[in-house]
Amino acid sequence: MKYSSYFIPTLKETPSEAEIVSHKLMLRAGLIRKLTSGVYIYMPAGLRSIRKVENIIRDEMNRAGAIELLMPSVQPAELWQESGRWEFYGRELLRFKDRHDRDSCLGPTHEEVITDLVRREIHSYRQMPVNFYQIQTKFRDEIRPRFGVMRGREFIMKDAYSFDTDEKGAEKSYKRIYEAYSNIFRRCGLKFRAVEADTGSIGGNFSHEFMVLSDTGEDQIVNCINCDYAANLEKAEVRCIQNNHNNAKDDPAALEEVETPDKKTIQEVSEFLSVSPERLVKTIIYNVDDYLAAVLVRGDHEVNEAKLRNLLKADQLEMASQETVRSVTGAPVGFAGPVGLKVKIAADNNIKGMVNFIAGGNKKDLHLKNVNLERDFKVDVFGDLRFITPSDACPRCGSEIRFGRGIEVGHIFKLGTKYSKKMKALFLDEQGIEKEAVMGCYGIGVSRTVAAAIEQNHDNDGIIFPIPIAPFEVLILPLQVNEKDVAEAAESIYKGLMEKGIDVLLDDRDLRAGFKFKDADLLGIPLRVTIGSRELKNGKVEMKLRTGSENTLISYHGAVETIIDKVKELYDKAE
RNA sequence: CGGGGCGUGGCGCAGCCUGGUAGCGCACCUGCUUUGGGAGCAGGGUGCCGGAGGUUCAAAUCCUCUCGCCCCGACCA
Repeated sequence: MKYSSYFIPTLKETPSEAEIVSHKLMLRAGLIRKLTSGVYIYMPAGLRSIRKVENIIRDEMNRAGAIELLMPSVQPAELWQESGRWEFYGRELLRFKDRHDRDSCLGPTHEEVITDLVRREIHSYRQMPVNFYQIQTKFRDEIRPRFGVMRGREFIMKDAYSFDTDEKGAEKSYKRIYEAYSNIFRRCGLKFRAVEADTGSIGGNFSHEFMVLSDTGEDQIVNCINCDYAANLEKAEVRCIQNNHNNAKDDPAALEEVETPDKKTIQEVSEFLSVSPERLVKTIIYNVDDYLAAVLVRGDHEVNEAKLRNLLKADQLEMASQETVRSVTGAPVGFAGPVGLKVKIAADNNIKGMVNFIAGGNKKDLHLKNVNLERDFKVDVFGDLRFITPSDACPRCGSEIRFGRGIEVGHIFKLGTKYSKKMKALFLDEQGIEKEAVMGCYGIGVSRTVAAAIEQNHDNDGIIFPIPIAPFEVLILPLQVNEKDVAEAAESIYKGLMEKGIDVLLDDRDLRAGFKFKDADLLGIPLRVTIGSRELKNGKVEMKLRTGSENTLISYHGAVETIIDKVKELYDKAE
């Protein structure tokens, strides 16, 4: 490709809308342009990068035995009503009516469509297992799109859906894709980690997220410094160690009321009474489906709603309003406690070991001291209900854990029979018995993967693309395009590389050297070949890696071979 | 959805408080000089000041409404 007849509109200044590095650089390097909030145009060079990622994905998915197809982005409401998600999915699902007044939506994901297809086409164990995938534009009406292509409303996603005859098969399918994903992200040149995760609105019972490690990531992840345990913060299990931080050996003392005027928060109460927050118990009232529940956690801990939702097997879960809290506890927000409460009480495991703790008194400006389990109140259900903290140990091996941030680029789920049951995706097994298909689903954010790669690979001058996903592999930069020798040398190397199938960009623009160098660094093509009259007179051209600073003089004759070798070397390093 | 901020030439911004008929840098066009890290000089074009309504002799500026975008938050008591 010749730059002068291509289209890479670079920007010297950063558009004011961009907040994070990848967003800024993608705009500046002319990879994307915004159309409207959370919706982007993939510009020619950006699209090339996207296509590279897609092709790596295709390659690995095909290798893992998955079959590509392409499903519609417009979907009928009926399918979503059948799965129950027309109600459950919420406002992220963009709904509309067609001219016949039929309810429709833009597909944020395709479980319903694929399950519908499979139930109509697949009837026998002989046709299974199958795994269908597509690379397609999704639309999710995010509450707050941000960070450019990182959290857009419209985005490119690879989604795959596996159908197995039994749990064992599903397990195998899951592992195969897990391996494929590891290969994909490794081949994209990313530093990533697979972590255990919550299943969210997709549903199901087991899942892993593939996280690109980055400080600007939206997700918090936890990993063990010793074993290979790693999890999303939402999912990270807390080891059930009783009696920690607590004087559990103490004998229960007499319950005591204590005035706490206007002291509503844990911090205020603990300061006012001069006790550490871990001697307090926090009581939070929740609206759960069609009932109310109180949740207890230690004062210095925080309720993990994902865990709570799972423990209570709840569909709907939200903190109760101030009015509800008042009617349940008889006190304004800030003074709720378990003693005398008439609602279901769920408590975090850590509560078990606590003796003589402090809790709200269910009366304005009142707390209770020396509250004790069983004697003063009963808990309906115990469980792991809080977020893990840095002082907790690894749930697997007990070693120290570390917190970090990541960008979720892939997510794989074991769905079980959730959709096949509701939508009757049935088949006949060897015995002629009708069974529900066991499903899995697997997503990769394609556009986000490119952004994540930039987030992880850049410097002050611009992007440093890993070669497998760079828009071009080699940039040829002739300095004096009007000097015949230079222009001819550039053209000849350009043609030589093209013939060998190298993706090469020839910057044939008649611009000052500095300008072209700046653009080159901004765009981040991994290998740059500079051709200047000075060195060319000695039969030399220069080769430079975007990652390094040293310019290597190479012989003009044989330059094509030298460059190809270097490209191969870069691929070997990346994979 | 709640709070905050911003919409002025292609991009980044000033002007608005205190109304008087729009400006700077970059980009763009022409010429000359320059030419290995976003050149210099000279000349030039570029705006329904997001939209609608109102106040006024006069509105980018004041008021009302509206649309769009960005940021923060969305209840841990």
